[in-house]
Amino acid sequence: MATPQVTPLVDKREARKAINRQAILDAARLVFAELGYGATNVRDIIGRTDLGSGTFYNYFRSKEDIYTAILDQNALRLRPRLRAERIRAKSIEEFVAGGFQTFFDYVANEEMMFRVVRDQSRHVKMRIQTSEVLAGFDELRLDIVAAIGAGVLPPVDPGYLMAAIAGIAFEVANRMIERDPPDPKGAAEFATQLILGGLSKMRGRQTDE
Amino acid sequence: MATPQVTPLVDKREARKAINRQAILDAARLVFAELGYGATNVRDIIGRTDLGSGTFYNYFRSKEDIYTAILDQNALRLRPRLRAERIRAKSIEEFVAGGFQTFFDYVANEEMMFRVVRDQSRHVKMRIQTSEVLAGFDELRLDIVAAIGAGVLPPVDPGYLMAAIAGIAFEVANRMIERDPPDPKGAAEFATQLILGGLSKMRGRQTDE
Amino acid sequence: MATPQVTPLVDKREARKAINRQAILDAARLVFAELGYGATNVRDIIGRTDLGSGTFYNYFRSKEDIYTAILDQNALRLRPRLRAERIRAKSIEEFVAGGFQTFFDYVANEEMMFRVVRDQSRHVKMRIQTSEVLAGFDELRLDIVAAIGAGVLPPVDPGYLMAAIAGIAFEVANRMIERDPPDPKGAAEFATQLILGGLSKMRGRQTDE
Amino acid sequence: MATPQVTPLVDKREARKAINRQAILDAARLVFAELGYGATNVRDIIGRTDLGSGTFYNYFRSKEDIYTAILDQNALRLRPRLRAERIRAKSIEEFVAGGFQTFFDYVANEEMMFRVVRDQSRHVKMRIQTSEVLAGFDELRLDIVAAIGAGVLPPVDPGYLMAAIAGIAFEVANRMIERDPPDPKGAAEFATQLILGGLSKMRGRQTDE
DNA sequence: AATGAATGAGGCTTCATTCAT
DNA sequence: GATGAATGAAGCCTCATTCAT
Repeated sequence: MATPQVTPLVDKREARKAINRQAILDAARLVFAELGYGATNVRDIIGRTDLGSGTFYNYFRSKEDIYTAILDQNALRLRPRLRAERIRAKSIEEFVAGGFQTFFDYVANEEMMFRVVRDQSRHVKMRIQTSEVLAGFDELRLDIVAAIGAGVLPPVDPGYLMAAIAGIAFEVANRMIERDPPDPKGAAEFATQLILGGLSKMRGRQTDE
Repeated sequence: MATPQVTPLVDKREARKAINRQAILDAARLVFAELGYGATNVRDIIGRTDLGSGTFYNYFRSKEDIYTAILDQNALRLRPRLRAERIRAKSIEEFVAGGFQTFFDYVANEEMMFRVVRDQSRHVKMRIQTSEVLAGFDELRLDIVAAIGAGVLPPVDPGYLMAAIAGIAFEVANRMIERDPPDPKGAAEFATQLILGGLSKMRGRQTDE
Repeated sequence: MATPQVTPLVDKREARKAINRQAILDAARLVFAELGYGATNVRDIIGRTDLGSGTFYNYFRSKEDIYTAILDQNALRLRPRLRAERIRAKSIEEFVAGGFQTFFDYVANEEMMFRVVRDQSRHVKMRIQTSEVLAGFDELRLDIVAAIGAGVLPPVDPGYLMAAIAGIAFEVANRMIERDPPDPKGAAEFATQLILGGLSKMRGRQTDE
Repeated sequence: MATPQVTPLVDKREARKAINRQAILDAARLVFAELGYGATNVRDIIGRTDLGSGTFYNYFRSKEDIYTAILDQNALRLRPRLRAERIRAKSIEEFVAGGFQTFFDYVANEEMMFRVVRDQSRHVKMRIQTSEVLAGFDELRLDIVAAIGAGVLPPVDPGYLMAAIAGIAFEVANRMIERDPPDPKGAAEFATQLILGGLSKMRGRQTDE
């Protein structure tokens, strides 16, 4: 009687809260992926849950709130992994290959979240970049700057290189998840060779001058 | 001199119609670029015009209609130019460089339309791809297939190469127009070298084996 | 030179006006019959004409104007005929039979205008009574009063008898035009017998007391 | 006493819902009766209520929805009563008299709903028949067919007889509620005698031949 | 904390009518 | 007189959010 309930009451509540929050998040993920932000309404979301509509606002401040929460979640999970990969890298090859491999693996596993989203118009597709995603972009740029400083990378334009890497990553990932089955290894190899080959040429040019 | 005003009445009306249509399109372009699709309402658009609200619907069937009309317009202008550039190309260098140059020039001139658009949430950015844009993507892919068949390009994965080119184009363009002044020539050179370098490596790999 | 154009110029215009007016009326008849007042818009009407939308207002003041014009037209055509029939009647049998026969014949010929009209809701049907129609009703009532005074009809409630006759007329007509082919003679016989039989009973009752 | 408030919470809510729904229905009844379908707008309805405009759509899907709901309600109330009356009838007199009496009583009590409705044009009146009403018509027709088969009614045209009865009912009811006070008994007697007399004549004719 | 009905601002769109040509 | 684009008032409805229970 005494020992068992040290925290259980609170725990139970906390557990329930966590479960509910996750249930809402999962439902929202699905609906946003299906309909896009504009066409999704919170009743769609809460409807895929066994919760009441009012409950939504116990967990999220607004529709927008949960939207960015979901998007950020990806960036927040990915960024540390990508970061770690780049820091671990001992050569330019590892720097590039490691990042792409991590990214494509993640996308292949969570492909639902990356499928290009259909807007309410049903004719328009879009790709979304939250501030977290953008922060991840800048993180990459800074690492590029550092790598250039360390001589690991040739002195290319860091902003453009970052953009190129990100563009390739997202766009090739898009193609990848449309294939059956998705082939993250193949995609990573392709992207890596492209970037490495490109950089080697640039290095050449630099050295020539 | 003699048979002057055969159709002036009609012409005047037609002219007025064309002017009004363009005025609405221009206004919409501005507002969509500022606010994004979700946050824009028809009154915002028509408000930047000296027309009445109902007039909007004499020219466009719906808010969505004008939206995709605007987006498609870019693709419809760009696609033929890119196509021509690629067809004219006599070497792999021209194939790649010509396309990028055309694209970055266009974006630099019409940068308003390419500025990443803030969604109604004001925190989320997105890039939109209408069916026209997607058709342009596929056109590129087919040209790549043809170029591979002709031996101009090494036997890489055409879908991935198309994706990589498109990804680089859009993402680097995004960086480019944030610079002051935008430097389409620099961006094109960067993108071209990257792709050409990458392809040369791949060709190497292919020939080696 | 002199004689030929006595009135032709004016006549031509007048003729054209009459033709246009009739064309609009005919188109409106069709559309109102198909869609009902609420769901019909003047572009639907003018669209079935080779005239421009603005021209509509050269002939009718408003949508409502043409609507009642059409409805009244029936009453205005029918009322004199019914009136004449009743005046000519030399017996109660002729009084009743003549009216019904005239009415059902008219409806059979102009059935389009009497088909019960579907409202915009597409689920609701309605029957319309303009002031002209209502005036026709009252005319009948007054004739009944007169007939009672003259001893041709038994002293029944004139308002109710009028209502009964009108109700039978419209409702049976409705059934009639749904049959293929419509049988105005049969309908008239049925209605006549019903009313005559009923009146004879009432006469009996009246005489008994 | 012991297990009192098992579901009070739910009950209270349900009660409130029922009250609100009825309030909206009542308001709508009034406004539709006054203005007709076309001229009525949802704000007119909700305005006669202490509810918010959006609340309307928690109870009815659309303006049309509530409209037919109201109309059907009459038919749904009346039809079983009329049906029962006819089934209970042991003679042709009861068959006819019972139905009319029930109908005119109902109309006298709910006269508001039967007042011929003024259309948005303010000059046009109409009478509405939803599918429920029409179903009631057909029910009557089938009972007539059965009664003919059982020899209770002479072999007249069932469709026309039904139409005649319905026409008389609605049209005489219309006159009735314009009188002060309405006299359902008198109206029922009039209609009954008319139909019975008419049928007796028809029976005669039929038997004669 | 959970519920779900209530809210009302605001959006998109229609359409009868006007008016310049 | 004919035209048809322009007009803008007004309608229906959606939906994120609040709140009483």
